[in-house]
Amino acid sequence: MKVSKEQVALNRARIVDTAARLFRQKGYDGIGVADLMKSAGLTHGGFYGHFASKEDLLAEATAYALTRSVQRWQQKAAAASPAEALANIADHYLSTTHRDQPEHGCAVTALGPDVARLGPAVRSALTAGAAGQIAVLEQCLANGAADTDADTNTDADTNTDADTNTAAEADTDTEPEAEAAEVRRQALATYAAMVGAMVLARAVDDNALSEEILAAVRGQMPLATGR
Amino acid sequence: MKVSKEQVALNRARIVDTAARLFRQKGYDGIGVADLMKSAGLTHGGFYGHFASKEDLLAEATAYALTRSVQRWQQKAAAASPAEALANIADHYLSTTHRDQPEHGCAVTALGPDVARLGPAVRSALTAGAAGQIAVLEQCLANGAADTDADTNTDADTNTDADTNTAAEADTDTEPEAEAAEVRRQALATYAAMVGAMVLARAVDDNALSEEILAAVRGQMPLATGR
DNA sequence: ATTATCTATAGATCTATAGATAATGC
DNA sequence: ATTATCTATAGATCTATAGATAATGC
Repeated sequence: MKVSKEQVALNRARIVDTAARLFRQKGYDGIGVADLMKSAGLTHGGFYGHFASKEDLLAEATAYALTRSVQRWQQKAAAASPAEALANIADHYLSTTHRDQPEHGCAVTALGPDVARLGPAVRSALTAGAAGQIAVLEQCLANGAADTDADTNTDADTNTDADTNTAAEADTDTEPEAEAAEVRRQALATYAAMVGAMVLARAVDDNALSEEILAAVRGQMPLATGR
Repeated sequence: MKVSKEQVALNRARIVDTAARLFRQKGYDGIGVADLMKSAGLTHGGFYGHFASKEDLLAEATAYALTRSVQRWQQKAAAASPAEALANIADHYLSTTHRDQPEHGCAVTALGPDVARLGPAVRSALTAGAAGQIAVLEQCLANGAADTDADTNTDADTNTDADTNTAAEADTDTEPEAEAAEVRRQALATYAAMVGAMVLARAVDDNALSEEILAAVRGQMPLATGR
């Protein structure tokens, strides 16, 4: 029972979509090829006509999941001021909804340690996705810093002083290169905190601690004005 | 070939030690009971005299590994000033040595997502270990804040102003409860950043980015004086 | 004629258990 | 006599492949 070229493409896409969901939910070793194909509405043996191996599928599923995550981050970044965009990204990422739905969430957080033990294709896919997420954060921070430089503390808020007086600002206004490096550093550190918070929030067997961790990182997002 | 009670205890301890190493290195599903027992110098079938299940062993191995991690952190905290202790902990945790030797490293980082998908015993062990690590960070930060309160900016360093002028200090000196909450928040956020940095540093297929992430979080440790 | 998917299975591996063995410890 | 460890295996599951089937598309 051969199917049309269009149907083949649809079947393949459904396998990737299903895999992206099930790998994030159950881990790479938590779901087998047979069950995965069954979830996609196909039979076990058909799998190897689409992919060379299970690990190849993970690479593609990781790229797929992270591409969509980065797109959502970019949409948030484009739709608001740098400070608001960062807050939106953080509030969504560091939510209990994201924590409790890994199957629709960040693949870095759900599969990071698994990926670290797998081959180049998988790691490359994760790296590209993480770099994309980092780039969005970096762009927000760079735009936020530019705003601050252009019109120092003319924000509508009352107490920007206490909140924006970070190390970033301590050595700016005179050294644009040092500022860019500090923006980059802050983007990386912020991203690490977000990833770590979600890994911890999911692993911990104590809901109060879990939510406390998420809130702690939300409260440390840069560019935030007084709460 | 029965062995003495002492030998039984030694055998059991060696299984736990071996498991703690191999689970962190290969992941929970990456090593089987048979190979694990072989690594410990015993045979497959003997395993179930010591543990009810593979997952039970993971719980014990996780507790064992994290207890030792917390002890090392406590030693560092006791041996130096709060600021130096934090720097020591961060420099060790965020090193390429730790990144490249997960089998001897933090179990939270190596097994977090695996643990999130397993039962209460395993998650409880990880939670206790993470709470212990967080407590050390919190203690360092509390002591560091107390120092700053007692004698404001009398450190031997030159430019403590720019570096210690964080949000923590903005609302202190008058509200000890708010300060304690801020110390707690900062401990959690710092811990999340450390865990996330290591997960990322290991998963990423780009050594420059990997080291950049580790350095970014090292550069964001609180209480740090000018570098 | 080509080929996407199917059924069936090879070959390996996994957790867990059953029963034999042999040394400890009463 | 007790029991820690051993050998052997049950029963399930895993990835990957071989060959049959049947619909597409030249």
